[in-house]
Amino acid sequence: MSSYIDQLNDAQKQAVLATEGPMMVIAGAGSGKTRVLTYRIAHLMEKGVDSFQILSLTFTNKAAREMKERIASIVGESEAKNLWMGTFHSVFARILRIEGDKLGYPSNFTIYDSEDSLKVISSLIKENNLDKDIYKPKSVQGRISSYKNNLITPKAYQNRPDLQENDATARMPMIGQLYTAYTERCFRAGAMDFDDLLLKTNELLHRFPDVLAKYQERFKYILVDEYQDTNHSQYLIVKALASRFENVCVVGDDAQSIYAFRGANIRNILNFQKDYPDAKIFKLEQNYRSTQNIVEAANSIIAKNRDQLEKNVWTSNDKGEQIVVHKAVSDSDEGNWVASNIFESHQNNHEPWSSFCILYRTNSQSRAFEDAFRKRNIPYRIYGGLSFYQRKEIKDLMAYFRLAINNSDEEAFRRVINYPARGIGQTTMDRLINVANSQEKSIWDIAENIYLYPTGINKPTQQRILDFVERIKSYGVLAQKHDAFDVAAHIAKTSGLIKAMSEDKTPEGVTRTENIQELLNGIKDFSEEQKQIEDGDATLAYYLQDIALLTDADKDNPEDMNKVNLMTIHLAKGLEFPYVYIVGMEENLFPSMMSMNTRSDLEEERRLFYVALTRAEKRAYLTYAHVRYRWGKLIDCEPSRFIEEIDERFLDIRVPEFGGFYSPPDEVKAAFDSPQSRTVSRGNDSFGGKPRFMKKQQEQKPIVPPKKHQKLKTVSEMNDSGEASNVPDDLEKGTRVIHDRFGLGTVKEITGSGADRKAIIFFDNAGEKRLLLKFAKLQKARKS
DNA sequence: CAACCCAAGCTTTTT
DNA sequence: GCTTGGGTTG
Repeated sequence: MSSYIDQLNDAQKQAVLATEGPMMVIAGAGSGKTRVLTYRIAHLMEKGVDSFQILSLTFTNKAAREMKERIASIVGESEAKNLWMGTFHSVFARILRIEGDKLGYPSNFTIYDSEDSLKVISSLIKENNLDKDIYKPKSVQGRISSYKNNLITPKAYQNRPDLQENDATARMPMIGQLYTAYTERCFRAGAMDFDDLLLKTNELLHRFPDVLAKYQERFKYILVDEYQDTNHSQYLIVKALASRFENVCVVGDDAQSIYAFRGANIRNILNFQKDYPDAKIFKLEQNYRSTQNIVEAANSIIAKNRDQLEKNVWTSNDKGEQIVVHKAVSDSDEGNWVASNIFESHQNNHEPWSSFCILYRTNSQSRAFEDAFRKRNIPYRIYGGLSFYQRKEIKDLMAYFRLAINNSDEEAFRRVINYPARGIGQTTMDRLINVANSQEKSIWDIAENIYLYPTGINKPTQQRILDFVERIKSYGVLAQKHDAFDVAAHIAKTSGLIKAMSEDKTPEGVTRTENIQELLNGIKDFSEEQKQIEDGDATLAYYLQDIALLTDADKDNPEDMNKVNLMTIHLAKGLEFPYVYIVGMEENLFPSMMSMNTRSDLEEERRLFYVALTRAEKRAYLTYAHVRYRWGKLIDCEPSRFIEEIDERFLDIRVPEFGGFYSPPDEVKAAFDSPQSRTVSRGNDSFGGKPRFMKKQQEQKPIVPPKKHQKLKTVSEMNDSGEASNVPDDLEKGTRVIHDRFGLGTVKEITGSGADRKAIIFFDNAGEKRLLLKFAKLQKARKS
């Protein structure tokens, strides 16, 4: 029965079997950490631990989902679905929705993203007549965030002369006031920022012992992945929850700590033994992922760091090829070299595109590679960057949704009060804000009762504000009764947003309209999906919750299967690829210019390089450019110090003798090139010599929202949603069926009749689901 | 109050 | 080089 145990090596086995008490697993790169976590949870459940009592905190929601699927395949879907699994932020957001009223928050509180919070801060700086060149909104935001992550509330700040002095030295003595005002403003708006999700959880557990007891009792077993990247706030949450039973298992690798910049505290790993003196410590040192060359090269890099736990990562894999180091002439030449190299590898070794990954330090570097891939028709996928949900038009429509669900949401209010234009301008807004501040009420409260307050706003404008309020209220009412898609489509139409947009006939405008339609398609999918799930929730409120904490790494699109992957190194954490290209290996880029001042910053960059290199299974390539465009200017570059730090015997250095121009092999040239394609210059060798705006149009094709894979529909088409799906009516136990999301499955049972007819289906890949046949678009599978 | 134009900042990484 | 926000003008 426990055959999975036999698939583990000794160290892994011990870590899985030691179920009770505190323990820490130090897991070297590629050492089967996820496997240990998965089996450990499965093992707990087989031993009889109730799945409701296991809390597993991961770094991305995708990691959680994948782990859940693997566990389901061992212990069964119905048990696995009770596990509490997700990121710190999503798990505790869920708890705060339940318990937040104790802290004065509504259960439909908004989650402000960084852009929202930055806007609040900017406007506070302005309202307080502070100089925005001294009080740079970004750095104020950074300071506030770091205070929150260290549990320093505005009140606590007042008792910290050291911090106050610090801020004063930075010529920002008003930080304390700004912090206080920011906190109040968010609270008034019924909003939490990312840091609040952790801070308020701490407050909740601290102030309400009964709540703490409840969740301690509930989460008898706690597992934390990527422990090296937790911050102080997260550390305290874990500590509080675990203090009752002390069944806490943390897994991490100090060598892969790369989030100190956002408050991650490597001491959490180093101090674990102090908190739990009898903690068991396990080390996973055998690497199953990479060749000897790669493992040893990576070891030689990380050895340069001073602060680290002792460990010896080794592998019994083949020696493998040396790491290729390539010097390119320019950034676009770098793109071309990598693209050609990948193309050859794909042709000659029949490697799928998805075996390749390009890793860079900054998102802005992706451009040269996109150009090169497009020129060769190589399919690629970019992770991160400006995500779909961060686009302006998407955020505008979403602001209407947010405001309908949570009227107090000030950022949403400000975003849409005059978009599309309805004659409510800056002056009016300033007056509203003034009154809101002096009355200590939300802008919404003022707007709703505009006649009661001496705002100085003229009558016609007051009426326009009231019209707006009524409109939003009617959306709110609608959202109570109808599913997310119906409400969303209604809002999109009646708010005038679509109309305003479709008047814009520029290519950008058309793209924006398409993006809006993509969003609506996504919401349609969400609604349908929720209706198919037995205890689903298809409301707009739930939709907003569902996507607020999605990250780019969480998105999974079936269309993206066979594509070359491009991402920042940070996003690559936890992933692996047969072929990895680490590009832009230049001083001031990697290591970043900002990180060369202190030893600890530089060591973090080095760990980042370690993470990048250890993503590679078979081969790794390092490239750098002689010159590169940055800020629109041509910059001379020097190779990164990290290249020198690798022992030379692991490297295959290929630097063209004259720093010459890269020339692709003849067959590659013959296959694609138009005569002029060897120019190094940027931009003007765009594909096919089409005019520039064409290129632009191409680049801005709508980004597809997560999980979705439908053709574009027009808004009107989407409205007749009631199409009856032609459900085959001869379904019976044993019938093989296809579902467009879950894939192939076998019918286990049919219940109910008419509109209530349901099927329990066991899907080969997705496990057991209960589906309402009315909605599930099932097809009978052909006999194979 | 809206439309247009220009300057500044951006490019370190993200929940 | 691109986007955003602020300022000026009509």
